[in-house]
Amino acid sequence: MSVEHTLLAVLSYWPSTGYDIKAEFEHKAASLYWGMSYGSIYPKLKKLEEEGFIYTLEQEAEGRRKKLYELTPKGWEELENWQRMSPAYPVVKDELFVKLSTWHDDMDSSILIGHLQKRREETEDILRFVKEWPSNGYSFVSKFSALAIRFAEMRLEAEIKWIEEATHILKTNDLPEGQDLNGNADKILKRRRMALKENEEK
Amino acid sequence: MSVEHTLLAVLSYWPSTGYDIKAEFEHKAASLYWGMSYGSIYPKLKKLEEEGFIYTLEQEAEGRRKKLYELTPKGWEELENWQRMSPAYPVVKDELFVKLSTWHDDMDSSILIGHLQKRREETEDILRFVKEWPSNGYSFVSKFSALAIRFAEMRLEAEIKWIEEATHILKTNDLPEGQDLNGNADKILKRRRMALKENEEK
DNA sequence: AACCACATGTAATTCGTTACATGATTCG
DNA sequence: CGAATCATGTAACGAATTACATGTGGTT
Repeated sequence: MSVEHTLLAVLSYWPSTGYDIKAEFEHKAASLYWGMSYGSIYPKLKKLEEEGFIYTLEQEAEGRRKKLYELTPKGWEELENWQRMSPAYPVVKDELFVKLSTWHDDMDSSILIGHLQKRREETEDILRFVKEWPSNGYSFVSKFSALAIRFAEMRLEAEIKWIEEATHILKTNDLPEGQDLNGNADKILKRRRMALKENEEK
Repeated sequence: MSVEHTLLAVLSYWPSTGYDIKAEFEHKAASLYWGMSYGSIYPKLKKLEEEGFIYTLEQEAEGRRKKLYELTPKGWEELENWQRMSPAYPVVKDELFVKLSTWHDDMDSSILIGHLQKRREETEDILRFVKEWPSNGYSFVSKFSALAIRFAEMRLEAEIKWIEEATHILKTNDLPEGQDLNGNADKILKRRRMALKENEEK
């Protein structure tokens, strides 16, 4: 029920519309939270309202039609029970590491270096944003959020540092040894060359 | 088509069965790769075979019935084309940060400290494994994988360092300022107290 | 008048997991 | 000989995205 709880968490800051929530996830999202589509948000808000965790704030028909959702007592309690529960260990899905782990000597390492450069730029963008965030003059950053932001900063800095190291290692072709007790690296190259040669002969 | 490519990537190490692949994801998984269930793996392998990316290695009916899959020339090419494509920026979904970001002064911070302690232990377990990995005497670790592992190490170490800092800050109640231009922290506490009081009165 | 940002919603589809069903082989 | 492990597979279900459908209000 984690997506629902995340919605309750966002609403705990202040009453919001589905549209607001989507926007909220749009920019901060990049490094700490995760995205959500309208097709998820609206049905879930409806469901949460039906179950009594949130309700629609009545407003005196000013301007555009919109539904501001606010937490009910039951909603506040549900959020806090969830917060007290031990969080699951996060799963990181990073294509870069799958690509890197299965790279081999018959591939052009400059492409890999390109991937690293791009990742570095993206990471630097986010880092810049994260660094300014707690003093940008408009965002609300609670004491606790500030701790979370500090973590994001450290993680992003570690990533950039690694990218620099890794890039240098690849450029100077000074790769570490690894552990290859069965000559697997060679076997892989042979299997691959064999397969591709076969193919060419046809 | 990222799951399919990950299967091709695993098969590029050596021919494997669906069962092997699942096992492969089971332990290393924790920090660099991601898990996959049989309900995903078998149908995808079947599909990849039908599409000509992999084929079943014939074996002389020794022992147990099993299907060893190997890459076809088309499979090798597809894997490498995918590797050359720029990887998407990873999405991190971490409940801990949602819980932390919406923590507030009316909640017992010792519970939060408990969450951090648990995360620390889990992270240390993985770090221990990751550190031993490239010299554990049995795993195959290519030169490139060794780079990826080095990254995992740095990230995990950064995480542990942050947990230590954050725990200390919470214990000494020495939290940072944050940024609260509209008195939102107070507003949140008021909204919540109001809601919960109402509830009690009923 | 046209366009963009605000705003809500649903239907079809994709994607993946869980749970179940089945059976062989090895080890104590 | 019973349990654990190896091994493959499917059906039902659940979760989330994409694409579509609709409309208002402010700005140029």
